Amino acid sequence: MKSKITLKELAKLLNVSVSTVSKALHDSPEISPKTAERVKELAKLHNYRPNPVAVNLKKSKTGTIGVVIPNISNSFFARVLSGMEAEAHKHEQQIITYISNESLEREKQICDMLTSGMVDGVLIAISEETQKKKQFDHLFALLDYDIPVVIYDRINLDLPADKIGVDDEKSFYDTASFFKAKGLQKIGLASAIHHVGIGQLRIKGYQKAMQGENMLPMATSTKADELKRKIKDLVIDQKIEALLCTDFESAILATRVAYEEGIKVPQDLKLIGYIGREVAEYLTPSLSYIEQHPKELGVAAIEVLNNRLQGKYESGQFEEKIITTTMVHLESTGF
Amino acid sequence: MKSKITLKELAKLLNVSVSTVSKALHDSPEISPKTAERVKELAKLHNYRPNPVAVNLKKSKTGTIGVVIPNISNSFFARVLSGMEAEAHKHEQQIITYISNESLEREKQICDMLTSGMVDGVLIAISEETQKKKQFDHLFALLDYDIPVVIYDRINLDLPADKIGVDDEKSFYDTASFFKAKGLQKIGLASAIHHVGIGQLRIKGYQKAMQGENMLPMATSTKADELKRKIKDLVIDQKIEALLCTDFESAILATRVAYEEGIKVPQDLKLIGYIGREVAEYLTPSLSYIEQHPKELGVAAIEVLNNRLQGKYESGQFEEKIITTTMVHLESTGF
DNA sequence: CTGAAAGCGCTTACAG
DNA sequence: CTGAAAGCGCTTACAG
Repeated sequence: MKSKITLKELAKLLNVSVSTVSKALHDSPEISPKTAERVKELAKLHNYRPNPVAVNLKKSKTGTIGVVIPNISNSFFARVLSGMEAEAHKHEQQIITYISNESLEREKQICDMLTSGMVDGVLIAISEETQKKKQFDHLFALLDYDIPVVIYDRINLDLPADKIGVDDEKSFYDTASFFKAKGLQKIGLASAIHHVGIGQLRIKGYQKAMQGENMLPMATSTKADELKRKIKDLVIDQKIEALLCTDFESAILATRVAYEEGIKVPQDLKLIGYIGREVAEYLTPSLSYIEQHPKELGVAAIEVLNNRLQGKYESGQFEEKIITTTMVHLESTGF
Repeated sequence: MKSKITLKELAKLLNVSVSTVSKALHDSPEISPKTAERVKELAKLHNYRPNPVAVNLKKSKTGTIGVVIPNISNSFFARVLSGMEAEAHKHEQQIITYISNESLEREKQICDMLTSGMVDGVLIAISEETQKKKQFDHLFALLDYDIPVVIYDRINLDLPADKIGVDDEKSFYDTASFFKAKGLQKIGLASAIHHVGIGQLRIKGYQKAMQGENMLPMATSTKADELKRKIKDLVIDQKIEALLCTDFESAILATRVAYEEGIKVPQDLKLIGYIGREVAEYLTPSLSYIEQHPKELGVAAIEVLNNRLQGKYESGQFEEKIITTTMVHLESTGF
């Protein structure tokens, strides 16, 4: 066991002062080449690593970013995190992960802890419960303490923070329009997340594209069995030709209904959904999906935060970036 | 903006010394009730939070745990992380997440960075590349610096560290035995991870259960198209009655083959695989699976690390915990 | 070119 | 019961 060596110990071994050692290791021009070399050599020999905690205290920053994730089992968020981690790594920043489990209470705890200055900045996707109850005091607390906050993914909220999201509304507007242009008449929508912001935006996009039609064929419910029944209704009774699914659950249920009812996909029913590639490709039939580029979203979120930390944005003015989605057609649409 | 108040400022406002304030806030018996109250009142008023960086420097610890994850898109690891986060939160510890992307190079960088003392301990699932190349110097470096390491999930490696994993071998032994007891004759196995440790263990369990049979029907490949062809061979030509899949990819490919070839599941072919519940339940037909209890694994990993940090284990002696898996029967086995 | 000193924000053994 | 002092491991403006 090597047991970390400190600057002080290094200085003693070299018979110079701590300041000299520190400067030498930072390539300060104040130090003579000769001593600089001596210092570096010994430092390397002992594998000296500056204590990051001490450096952080001195520089009054933490080198650390807090990321609040509502649900890590959702592969979208897992991939967002992966993008964040990769980008943070480039800047030698550490990611501290907090999982809110879509709970307001937990989110409050996390933000409260974060006000102590554990991190330089916070990236957060607001939990469903928080959105529903519209309680944002814990976020304002962060802002009060001058900790920059970047809101990612769930951005249709009126909060004074930088935001980076996905073009939820436009994506479904485009998808529905695309189906119409292909000559499809009865285009339906299924959703298990109609009660949360991103769900509402996707539905809105669909509705705009279908403008003029009344009584749009929509199946919405947060309960699996109810949603399934409603989807069956659309598919069997209303004989829709295409179904847009706002989320993983509704997409999978739709696939399931088609399978159970012997409906041919894509011949008789075209399906597309918001669902991750890893699963979409493997389903039978493989499911066409909206690619949201979660990794890019994660990268962009870190970039925005770092720009903010470096004072590249005016304070009081907030950034809002939108990542453009892509339609990916696999077997379930057959295009 | 409140701008964090410090002990010093608090002391000045109260006309007492910094030491008195600090002690008062820690309920030291040295302080008179009167001043203790005054101090606490003002601290509350100003919402004083001790600077965690300073506290950590003083206590020479970080309150932080490094978690190295090979692939966060794998929902197994996402759920492991979720368990770790929950347990760490109970102990007011922070989780710093690092993603190795199954790369040795990246894993080395991470471990190197970690030797600087960024974290109190490390939880790691060794990357595939590292396992293949059997290079573990970066892990020994961590140990050299006296940073405790707990290896999770991928534990069949000869390293002097605490380990916590899943009973991979036994799970498939039990599953194959179960099928045999049900009177099934031709039981096959498919794997896309036959080259890594956990894959090998699962295969071994299967082989042990099938002892006595020669020429076991096995399909293995890391390439999707090749694996699919081999699975088709087992299903169509060799007419196997049941297939054990060691991983997500092989399980999904098997489902796909059955679908494309018109094989009835579970009537003509029973399928079971290592796959997460969220996906298994939604597949058509829903896929029976081995539940690995990833959350529990995450919780246990943190517990072991904390016991180690608290000196509850003898040094030089290592813990090894195994989480027991469970068979979950859904439509694809029909039991 | 080198070093002593102050300071980042705390905690705690020690003196009074 | 209170406070001065030392120290955690660094960085950096300043004096020499």
